[in-house]
Order: sequence, then structure tokens, then C-alpha cells
Amino acid sequence: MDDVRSRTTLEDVARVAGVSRATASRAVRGGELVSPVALEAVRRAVEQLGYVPNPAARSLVTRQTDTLAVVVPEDDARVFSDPFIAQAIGGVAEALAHTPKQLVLLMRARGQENDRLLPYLRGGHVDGIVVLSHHRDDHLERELAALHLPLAFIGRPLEPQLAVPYVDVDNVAGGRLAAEHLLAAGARRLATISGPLDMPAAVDRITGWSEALAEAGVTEVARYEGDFTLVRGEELGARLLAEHPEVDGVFAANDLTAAGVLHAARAAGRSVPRTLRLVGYDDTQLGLTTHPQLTSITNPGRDLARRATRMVLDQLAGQPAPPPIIITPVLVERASG
Amino acid sequence: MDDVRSRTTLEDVARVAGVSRATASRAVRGGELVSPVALEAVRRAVEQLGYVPNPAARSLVTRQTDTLAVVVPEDDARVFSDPFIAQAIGGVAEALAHTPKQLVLLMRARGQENDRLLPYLRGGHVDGIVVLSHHRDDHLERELAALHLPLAFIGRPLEPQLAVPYVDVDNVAGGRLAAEHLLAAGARRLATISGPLDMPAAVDRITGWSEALAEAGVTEVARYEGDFTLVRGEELGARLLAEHPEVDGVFAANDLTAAGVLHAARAAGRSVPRTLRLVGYDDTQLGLTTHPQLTSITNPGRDLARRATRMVLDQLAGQPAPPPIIITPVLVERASG
DNA sequence: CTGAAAGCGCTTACAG
DNA sequence: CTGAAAGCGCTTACAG
Repeated sequence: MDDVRSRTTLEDVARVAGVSRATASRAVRGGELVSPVALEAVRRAVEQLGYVPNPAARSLVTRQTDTLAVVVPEDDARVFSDPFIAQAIGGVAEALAHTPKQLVLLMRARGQENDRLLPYLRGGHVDGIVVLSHHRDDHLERELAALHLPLAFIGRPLEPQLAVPYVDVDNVAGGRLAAEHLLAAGARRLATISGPLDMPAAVDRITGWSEALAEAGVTEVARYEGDFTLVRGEELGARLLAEHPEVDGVFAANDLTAAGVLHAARAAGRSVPRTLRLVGYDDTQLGLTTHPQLTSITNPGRDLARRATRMVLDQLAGQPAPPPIIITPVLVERASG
Repeated sequence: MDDVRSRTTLEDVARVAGVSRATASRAVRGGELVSPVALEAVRRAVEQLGYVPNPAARSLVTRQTDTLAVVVPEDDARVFSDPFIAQAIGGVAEALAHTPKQLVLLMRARGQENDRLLPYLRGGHVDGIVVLSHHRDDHLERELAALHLPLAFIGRPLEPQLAVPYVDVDNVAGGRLAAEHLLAAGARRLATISGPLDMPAAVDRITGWSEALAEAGVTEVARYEGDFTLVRGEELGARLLAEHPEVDGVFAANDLTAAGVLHAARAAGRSVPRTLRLVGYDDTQLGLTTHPQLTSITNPGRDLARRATRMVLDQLAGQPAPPPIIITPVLVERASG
């Protein structure tokens, strides 16, 4: 029977195998301290009965759920439209592929706060947590640190004093790279469409960008705060080109925003990169499908996620909270700037 | 304490509230058959202790997990790049937002089979299942029907005799719409880049397309089997334009494929829609961000998913398996064809 | 290596 | 409306 409702229990297996429940339990879990004969008998009984352990019963005693949560405090529309987020989730899935852990993706329901997320996590449904795309106001560091579960952030947490483990790319360096590249290409009337300033990645990229411009003695033509979406990138791109037609170089906070700017540029009759140089961020697949292809700064979501997941797995194995890992980005030059 | 490790139990709550564990349990679950006084006392104790019920213990007796699975037998790269899949998952999330159920997304790990999925589902981790993007070879209908869990497919199942509940769009009608539209626009040298033919949606679209062409007495110039991805759409689009430059109308099996064809057309110096008319499928956001925007057939993923989820929820509430729901698509005309 | 027994933290008839 | 008791299906010292 595959029927979940009338499940066979360990008791049944033990009876059929002619051993005690304790021995059956040991055998089912791999055979530590079990004689070859008993092991084989149990194996046969499991096979014959189609036995599958009841995870609730097991969790109740082991206090382990074999489940790891990926928390993305964004609504599904964002989660499923941002290639960086997609890469990162894929990276977690990959890191978990050879473990018995299942990935559970937790995001915000449309228009809802995080108030469904936290009770779920507090409820003890998961053994560990990887967080990405966190914002200042969600106070996720504090809320999650208080759970005392193995935890890792992708992207610098906003409250460093909590010493939450994390992996990140050096976004200040990334912002610098964008500025230096546009300056080296001869652009002097520079503008940026940033990410949402309640996110550390957005803030850091702006910081590096501003520092590099200041050092070069160049003043920004304009700066707009975007939200890492294509639609907003297009809106702000259009506004930028209307209000500051003299602009000759744009740093878009991510590839999605850059793709929006590209649309706006086409609509405004601007030629990229001839009269407008454009640099994106994240170096995603998206940048290969635009025309022209996007010059972009690397932000290896898959790799970051793999490392963050390993951090969680290591803590689960009893290791102490690891120090942060910071990856240095590089600029990948393509046609847009 | 928020600490998950040293959790307070119902026992503690009962003691502090001065009632029995049974009464505490009733009070915690909403107060049926509990006096106002006891209810209030328990409420206060819960508050004071920060009590959160242990889901494993609860599941063990109720045999409910308050979890609903969305099964997408594709690897993460596909799941996170196809806007139709994204919409559908969002629709499930939306339908669940006002229930106590959590959504668990189960996909295939890269390069793996479904052999991690099934044991998980069999293990009794979830109360119900919504499936989408199924293929012939995964035999998911049979495997999942054998679980006897509330179930619904988005998209016609491949084995109708199992009578699995499902919602679908009339893809045969959709294929017809594409053909009729291109013919009405005057295109006569028609080709299609289909979806993978192990998927019912792909097969049905081709069926409708072929029927309409046959009725009009028009013979296809070429047909290629794609896989619903942009990259493959671009490859096959390039091949089509090279091998059959006379083609003047293309039906791409989804918007992702159509976007790929658009790239190929640009690379080949073809002007859409002037010398090449193009119709996509799914009517996704993507079609609004291409240039020109895509004419497309509607495939309301969000709505389909909401309905499928409701089917599962209804079965969970004891209702019998519902009959299929079939939605009729329409063609949305934009600039591409 | 094995088994009897206790216990994980809940819910749910049942008797009152 | 309330509480004592049984039981959900496992794991894990413990004694042998």
C-alpha cells in the first residue's frame, strides 16, 4: 500500500521481521548495533510492507525535522522575477541535494507582512535557515537570531552587533568598479538608479560608486532610488533621460533595473552604448538576452548560496558560528557600456 | 524565551493557568468548550511563557501537517525562469494566504530524478498536493494518485483513466487561435516551434494549430520541437530562419520561446512583424518587455493555480474529487504579429 | 547485539 | 465545561 492514511508502523515491521521495535528502529536507520541477520530481516519486512517512517513521530523525539528553510522576505512576484534570487535559491537546493534535508521556500504572501513567516519558523518546523533579500524594517536578524537556530544570511545583515553568520559580495568594491569603468570609457555625465536604500546591497553599491566619483572629482548628474525591478528601472530611466538628457553614463543597481533603462533608452531614441553607456549588476542570464548585452558586475548568487548553506549545515553539525565570507566582484564587459 | 531548543510545553501553560492540559489544549486551539475564565487564564499563560505548540506532536495525533506541496518536476533553473510557472506558484500562495496552511515548493534538484520528491511526499509531510509542469515520463499521476492525498493538477494529466482532478486551459483552442490569427493577417508560410512533446500542453497546442492549418488548406513550412526555454527558442528560431527564409509567420509555444525567436530574428536581420509575424503563448509580463511586444494567447497561471488549490482544499474538507475545470483562452493582439 | 520501558508533546474520546 | 487517561509512532538510555 502506498496509502498515506493507513500506514504501516515500525511495530508492524518489527512483528514481521521477528525482532523488537528497538532493533527494527536501529535497522531502519542504517544498522548501527544490529546483527546482519536482524538487519536483513528488517530490510525485507520494510520492503514487503512498504514501510515509510512517520516524520512527525521521529521529529517529536529527535527534535530534528530534516528541513531547511530559505527565507525570502519579498512577495512571490519579486521572488520569481529576479534572476539573482532564482540563482541563490538554486544554490541552496544544490547544496542540499546530497543531504537528507529538504528545502522549504518561505516568502511573503502578497501584501502581507512577515507575520506568517515567523510563527512558522518559531514553531520548530525547520532545522536551519538561509535568508536573502532582507530589508531594514523586517528586523529579520533580530527575530531570527532569537530563535537560536543555525542561520546564515546572504548579504550583510543590518545589525552587525548580532554577529549573525553571513556571506556577501563586496558591494562597495562593486560600486567602485562601475564608476571606474564608466569614467575610463570617457563618460563624465554620470547618473545612477540605485536599489532600495533599506537594503544593505543597495547602500553599499552607492557608497563605492560615490567614493570613486568623488576621488575622480566628478559630480553626479542625478540619482534615483529604484527597487531592483525592471518596471521601476524603466520608469526611472525614462525620467532620467527626460530630466537630464545630457547624461552619458548610467549605473543601474542590478541587471533587472538595467534592462528597464534599456527599454527607456530605446523609447527615448538613445543609442546604447553610443550616446549612453550602461552598467548593470549581478551578471545574470538576463544580461545576455538584452540587446545590447549588459556590461555587469558579478554577484554569484549560486556560489554565495552554496556557501551560506554550508555554514548552516556546519552549525547543525555542532560547529561554532563561522566568520563572514566576503567575495570580491569583477566587472564583465559586454556591449552596453 | 524565543529559543526553540528549550521550549515551553502545554504542560507548563496548564500549570501557570491553573487548568488541566486538556483544557489548555482546547483553549489554545480557539476555545471550543472552554469557559471564558479558563480561556483568559490560558491566553495569559501563553502570552507570558511565549508558548508555541510543537507541530510534530500535534501532527502525530491529528495526522495533519498544515502544509501543502506544490510539486514542479523541473530543475530550479526552469522553475525560476518561466513566468508561467512563477505565476502559478504565486497563485497557490495567494489561495493559501488566508488559511493556516504553509506552501512547500518541491522541485527537482539539478540533474536529479524525482526520487527525492516521492519519498518526501510518501513520508506524510504534506496534507495535499498541487502539481504543475508534469511530463509523460515522470508518471506523476500514478505515483501521486497512489498516495491518496488531496491532489490537483494544473494542466491535463496524461493518464485520464486515473481521474485525477485538474484545471486546464483549452490548449487545442489556443493553438487554433494562433493559426487563425496568423492566417487572417495574411501570413501563408507558417512554422511552429512547439513545446516538449512529452507535455500535454505542448501536444494540445500543436493539435489545434495543425487542425486549423489543415482546414485552411495550408501546409506548414516547418516544425521544430522546443523545450519552453528562451535559449532553445533562439537556437531553433535561428535554424528556422536559415533553413526556411521564406517563413512569414511563427507560432512559438510560449512567450519564452517567442522571445528567443525575436532575438534570432534580429540577428538574422528580419523585421517583426513586417516580414515575420510572431505569436507567443501564456500572455506573460515577459511579452510586455520585449520589443516589439508579443501577441500572445492567454494562459492565466495565477487563476488556474488558485482554482487547483481550492480543489485540494475542498477535498481536504471532505468533499469528493471535483470534475475538471477548463478555461477558454483568448488571443491578445500586440505588436509582434 | 537485543528488548522492555520510558518518554517526546500533543489531542481526544470518555466520564463526570 | 473539565480533567484523568490513553494513545499517536517513533527513539534512546539502560540492563542484560
